[in-house]
Amino acid sequence: MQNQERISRLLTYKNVLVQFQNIGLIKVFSDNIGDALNISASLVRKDFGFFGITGSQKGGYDIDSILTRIDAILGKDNIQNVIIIGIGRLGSALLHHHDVFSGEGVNICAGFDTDPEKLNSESAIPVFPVNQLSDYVEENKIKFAIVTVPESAARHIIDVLKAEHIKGILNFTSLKAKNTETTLIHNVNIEHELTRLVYTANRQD
Amino acid sequence: MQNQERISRLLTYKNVLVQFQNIGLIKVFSDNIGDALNISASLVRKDFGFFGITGSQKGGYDIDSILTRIDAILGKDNIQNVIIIGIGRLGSALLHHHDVFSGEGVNICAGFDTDPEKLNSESAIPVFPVNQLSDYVEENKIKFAIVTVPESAARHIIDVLKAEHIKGILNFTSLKAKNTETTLIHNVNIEHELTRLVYTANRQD
DNA sequence: TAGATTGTTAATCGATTAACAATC
DNA sequence: TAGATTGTTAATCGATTAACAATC
Repeated sequence: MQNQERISRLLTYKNVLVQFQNIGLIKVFSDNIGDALNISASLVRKDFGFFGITGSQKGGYDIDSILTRIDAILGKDNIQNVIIIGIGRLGSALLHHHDVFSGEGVNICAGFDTDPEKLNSESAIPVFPVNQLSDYVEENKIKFAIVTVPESAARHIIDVLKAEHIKGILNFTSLKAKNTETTLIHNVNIEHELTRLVYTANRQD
Repeated sequence: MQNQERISRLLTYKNVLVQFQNIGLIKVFSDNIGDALNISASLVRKDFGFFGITGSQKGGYDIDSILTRIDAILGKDNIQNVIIIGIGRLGSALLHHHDVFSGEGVNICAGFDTDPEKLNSESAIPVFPVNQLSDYVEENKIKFAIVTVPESAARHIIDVLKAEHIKGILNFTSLKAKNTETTLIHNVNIEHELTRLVYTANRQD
């Protein structure tokens, strides 16, 4: 498995370079990027080397070229269909966030819930009953899912997705789920993020 | 600054130990915990040593004692007031999640927004206009904030919070914000998490 | 040319793992 | 006692930083 920090940084490089571009810059030095992101210029150059991004000893790096390269690395034009299971407040927020995702090559194509009130097969992003989840994944060859169900349903839903050999799950439940041979799971725990922030900040005395 | 991974693990230890407790276990070995979390038993013992959690060579660790110790480390009974700026879909989801947070010593005490429709100073968790933010933070000695405003407002809001020397910010905007001498910022970027998952899963060929 | 920056190699740092003595 | 597990030290691993030759 590859260094996840490095991939995170690739995404922050993209963000900051777009900002540079917006204020009219054409070229940047590794120093500029390092300063903007609070990391060392060495690390920027190491990362660029790793991802095959090259510059010149004279003018540094061409922002446009880096951005093109990053999009190619991320496979941005290879659109990925993603489903969301659990259309509560968080799931619903992510569902309505689809326009932001679509700019990154991710297409939120459907939601799933058990609550009949939430169902709507006619809307732009349809919401289907959870018992249709397996069939939908198979028929549409879905590779990625976001799980925002209550804790009590988490285990079952993740097992179903694993059984379908889905490629990746972004898991927002507090269940710490493990990868399988075929399914990669990233756990995002907002409660933990907040607790960790409070703990760390409070011991900076 | 202390190893953030170690603190994350402390929180997952808590989760998994509660699960163990729920199925009736009293004692665990470092091996059990390692297996449940896919980490080595060595690391579990190292972490426990670091946080001052001790066991015995005979019966391993007493679950109840560890949990008590973890809550003490996290300062769970020292309630922290937290505000949310930006009551859109995500902010609103977090606001309604307050019961889960309160179990962890975090009290969501107010929200802020610019949209008059969102304001409500009468509800259990009041929502005030953003121009009252500074005053509220000062009057109530608020130490922590969650920022869920649109990208365009992010810089301004974070600058205001920094000016108030707030201790910690959980930043959900795509602005990569930097710590100051007095303010610690943790950035959570859901879009990045999803992109990273897709990228990593797609190159596991 | 002199100066500055990249690309890359070597050095450092820190986290994780392995090993094992102590001990229940 | 024999066996098993903790607590801790030593070894390993990998990521970041420092340094610098190449070069524009």
